[in-house]
Amino acid sequence: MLNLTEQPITAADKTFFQLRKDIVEGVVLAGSKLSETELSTKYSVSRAVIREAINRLATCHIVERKANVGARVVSLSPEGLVDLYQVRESLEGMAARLAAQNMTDAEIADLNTLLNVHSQDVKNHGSYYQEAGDVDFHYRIILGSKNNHLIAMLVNGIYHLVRMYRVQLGMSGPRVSTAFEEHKHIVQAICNRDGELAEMLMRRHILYSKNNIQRKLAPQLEA
Amino acid sequence: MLNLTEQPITAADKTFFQLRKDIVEGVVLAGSKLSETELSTKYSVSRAVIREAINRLATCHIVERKANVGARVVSLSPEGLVDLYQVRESLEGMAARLAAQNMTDAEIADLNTLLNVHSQDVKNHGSYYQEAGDVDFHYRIILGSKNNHLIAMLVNGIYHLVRMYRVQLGMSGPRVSTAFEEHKHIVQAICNRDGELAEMLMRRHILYSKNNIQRKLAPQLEA
DNA sequence: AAACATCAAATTGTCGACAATTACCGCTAT
DNA sequence: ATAGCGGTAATTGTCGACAATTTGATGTTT
Repeated sequence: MLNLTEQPITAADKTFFQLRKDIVEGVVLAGSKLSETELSTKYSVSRAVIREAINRLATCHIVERKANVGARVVSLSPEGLVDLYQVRESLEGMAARLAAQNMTDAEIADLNTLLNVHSQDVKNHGSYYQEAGDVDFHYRIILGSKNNHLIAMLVNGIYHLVRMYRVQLGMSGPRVSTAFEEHKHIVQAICNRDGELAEMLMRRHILYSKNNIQRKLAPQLEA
Repeated sequence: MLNLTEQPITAADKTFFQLRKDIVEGVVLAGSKLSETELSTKYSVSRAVIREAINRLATCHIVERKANVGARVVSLSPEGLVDLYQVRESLEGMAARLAAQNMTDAEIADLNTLLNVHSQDVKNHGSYYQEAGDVDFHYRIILGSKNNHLIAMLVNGIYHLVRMYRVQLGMSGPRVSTAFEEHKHIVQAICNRDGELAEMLMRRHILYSKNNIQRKLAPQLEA
């Protein structure tokens, strides 16, 4: 576990990655049932590897499994989003604090470089902040915490579910332009080795992000 | 998932619970290799259910699996303990805060009742605080948070690994007598619906607990 | 018409066998 | 003696078939 490069080794690995991708991107619909026989023909593997892939998806909280009944893709709800982002706020805030304490100077320099690249992207593409860039930013801070349990829980725990919410409920809009500025301030705090501030800024950043998605999830409440 | 009563349904359930118990209690040694064929004869089930049980143990961070190589029980180390308890402090602190906010009055009353029972136990058995009682206390607060992701991460995430550290590295000693007082103060804060204080007290409580275990884990550093 | 029992079809759970990969041991060469 | 190299034994990964359970429809009863 904790395969950061996500290099598939076995057939179960490949199927797991592919199925996860399909679910996160909405190719396999949220809330739909996952039939083992159906998937085994679709992905051309035996039911055993499908079962293993589904079990791994269950550990990511992306599918829910009931004994003798089967597995369903989770459905996205406002309550689920709140619960998820509460946990994320706590864990990633902690990651930022630990990162300020444990990242090497070289790693922090790399983080600054990444930020400069994004700055150019924002200028060139008109203040559009790439999803991949944002994920990369958060990944580095998570890894920078150097806490293996924390890393495992986030990277192969809840992070793909977070991505699922973001991909399927839109992360475009006016919000994305401000995210970059927030990232800058977080890195600044980490540079100063100010863990407390880094944690607070990260928590705010995630809170804003939650509010942004929440608006799209329940647009009827805006009126 | 999230079977709180832990009622085994399938053979894989039963094997998972049994194997987890054996590992947590040290019957299966920390750091040892888990041979699939060996376990399948030992527990009288096919390799398929053993594989599923091992996969579930991997999601609890109790075993680590490498492709084409096999699974090993994690080994207990001071670094692992620190990482684990950092995460636990953050998550259970959050649970206490949310519990103060979300538990019903009836649930809080039950929690007080539980505390009174423990108080009697302490008097009768000479200030010995039962492991089971402590676990029960923490369980109730975790469930009281009403955050399903948080509950899942703690209950079938890291909690059994926490128990493994505590069981195998001793939770007896002078520390246990003070734990009950700390529990009382946490419940008091929850009664007052003071989430901030409940979180802070819970974090302290877990920090003390970590220090206590850490002393036993590295006794050579005491001199 | 609604609720319940019964049975058939479909789905999940479990098993043993085979394939692929890794680990171990003895051998050779330097 | 040690490092590198087969080759064999053991272990994990994958598969298809069978058993157990659930689901849904059908028919019966109140």
